Amino acid sequence: MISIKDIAKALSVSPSSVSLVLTGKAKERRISEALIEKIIAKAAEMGYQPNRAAVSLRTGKSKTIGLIVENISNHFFSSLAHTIQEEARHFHYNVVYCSTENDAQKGKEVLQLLTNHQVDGYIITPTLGMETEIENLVKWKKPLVLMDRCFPGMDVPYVMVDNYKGVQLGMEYLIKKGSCKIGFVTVDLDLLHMKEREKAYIDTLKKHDIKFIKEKILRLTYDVSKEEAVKQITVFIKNAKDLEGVFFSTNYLGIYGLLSLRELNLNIPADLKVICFDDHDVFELFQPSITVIQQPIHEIAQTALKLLVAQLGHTKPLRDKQILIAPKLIIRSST
Amino acid sequence: MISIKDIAKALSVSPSSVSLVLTGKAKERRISEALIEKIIAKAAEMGYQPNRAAVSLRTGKSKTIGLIVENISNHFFSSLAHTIQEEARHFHYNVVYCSTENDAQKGKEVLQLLTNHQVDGYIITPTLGMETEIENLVKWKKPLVLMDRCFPGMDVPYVMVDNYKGVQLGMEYLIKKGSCKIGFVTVDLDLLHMKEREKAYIDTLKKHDIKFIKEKILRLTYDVSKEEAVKQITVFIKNAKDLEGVFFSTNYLGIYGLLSLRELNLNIPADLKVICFDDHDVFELFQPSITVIQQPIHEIAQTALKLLVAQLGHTKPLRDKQILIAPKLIIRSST
DNA sequence: CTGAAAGCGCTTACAG
DNA sequence: CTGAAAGCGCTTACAG
Repeated sequence: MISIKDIAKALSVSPSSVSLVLTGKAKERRISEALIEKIIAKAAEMGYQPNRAAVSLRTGKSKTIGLIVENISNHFFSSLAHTIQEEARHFHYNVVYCSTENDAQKGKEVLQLLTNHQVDGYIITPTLGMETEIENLVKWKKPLVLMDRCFPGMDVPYVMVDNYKGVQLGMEYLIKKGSCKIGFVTVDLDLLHMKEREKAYIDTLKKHDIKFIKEKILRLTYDVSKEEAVKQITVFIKNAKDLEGVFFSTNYLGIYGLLSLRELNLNIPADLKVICFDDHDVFELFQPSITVIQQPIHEIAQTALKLLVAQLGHTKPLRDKQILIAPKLIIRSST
Repeated sequence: MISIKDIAKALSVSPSSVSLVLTGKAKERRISEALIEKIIAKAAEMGYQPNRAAVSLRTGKSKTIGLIVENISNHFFSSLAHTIQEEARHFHYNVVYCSTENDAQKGKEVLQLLTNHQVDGYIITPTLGMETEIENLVKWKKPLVLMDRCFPGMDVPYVMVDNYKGVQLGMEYLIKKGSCKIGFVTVDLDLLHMKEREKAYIDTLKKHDIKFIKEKILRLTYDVSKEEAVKQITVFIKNAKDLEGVFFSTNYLGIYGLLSLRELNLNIPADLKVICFDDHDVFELFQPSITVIQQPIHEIAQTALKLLVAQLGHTKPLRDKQILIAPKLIIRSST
């Protein structure tokens, strides 16, 4: 690897001049046009590339953003990651990502890892149990944005879809279509965004004077296996024989649900209407195609980066730091 | 951030001793048990975390692996990335990933980026046009593994599925099931793994004395839009009216294909048998479910990391450095 | 058994 | 307009 010193030596000038030119501070230090050109040409010729470790050590800035998601192999998160990385490139930032698998221990570990790597800012999909760590980042004034979920009452910038609104949208639609007996299949996680989805389900029923029966909610554990989930959903739907509609609160639950529905051999939407939170290729292709509440992934990712870049001082601060993105009801054939 | 110096000062010992203890070299330098314990306790108490930039600058090792994939938002690659990251954790390595979008220019850029970041090793899904850059890495003796594809005649470690075998497997099965007139939908990319798939298609036909008609191959451009692809596939299948089977050479082409087939309202597998290279959730759920050639993602990722870690000197070198993973025929209802 | 010193490659205040 | 020097936090030969 060729260094600033090498260029300086080759040109018989001081390393400082080379550094100044290469970091674009030549003008304000009034270095001669001639020297500037000579240095730039030589650097290109020798194929100079700055050693980021050295820059990082010296400046305290790594030009790296740390991204923590739940699971990078999940389509929702990998799409977010992809967009964030694309957007970050415009600002010459790199992205280092980690997955938590929704495990607090692992979440803390990867956060520590990113901190060790001196990332300049964080975009985090937090797990339950990371509250203290997140608050510490705030205390140390680290640029930070929460994504997809947040903690109640914590004053941190965040972007997420309006979960309440999303479920409300879907429920209103089901009800408009004539369903009253609607089941809700969700995951047993104590995270705000899941609570919001459930709350919207209950509230919308109440708003329409439909009595809420708690047996109409199925809560699966987060780590349930595919087989077990399919079994439980099948039993749930079979037991609630008079069900007219079912709402799946996440896309992977929806996919499990489709497997169950296939086993039950139900006629959709005639026997049972189906709607799912969060879109997926499967839902478009399934017969009948499935109505969903779509999260604008691109917009979420872009907004997260926008909030972060503002904190990093590259753009003006945004007026709102806690942003709810409007979900979209995509009507297909299952409702 | 608290540094080695801070610990040294707090304990009134020299920074060298602290460093020696914290990097586990205390024993060989025969530092007293008492001091070792004192230092370890203090470091924990003060919450010491090494500055990776400094370590990296000093040692030339960043404990980071650079991963370049085609597109992180694609399920195949994000699953690979996830497994690689998990495995890398065991060796205390981090992963920085980038997407090329199959664009050579971008591929070179992200490679440069990773090099600037002083990554210790590379796992790369190369694009066409990155040959020189890859060869340079080899010349500089950088730990390197190619993944999912490789360049003919280049002496570099790689892992990929046996593409030829995969298509052969599928074709043999279609033929066994009585199809002779089989179409092949592929992407117009000059990459070895795609060539292999096409070659296997032609060879298997020949082997069974089925005459190969070049109109039975549809080559879509890599950057074709979803709508355009669906249209072209629809026309292709309609024009080849006597088609008994169709082989999609990648999973996204298969998904486009399903949309076409739905438009055409064909009876699968009675009118047309369908098989696809590379699995996807959609194929399991589609009615009828789609027979596929599955790539063992986990095994590919694990092997890639194994090859890399060996080069990084943490494990013994493997006997074979160019590894083909056996694909699996998953028989479902579409054939 | 322990410490002082050099140096990784860079940036930046300071001096001239 | 340009250069010499210090220092970011760490590791490691060297000295004692």
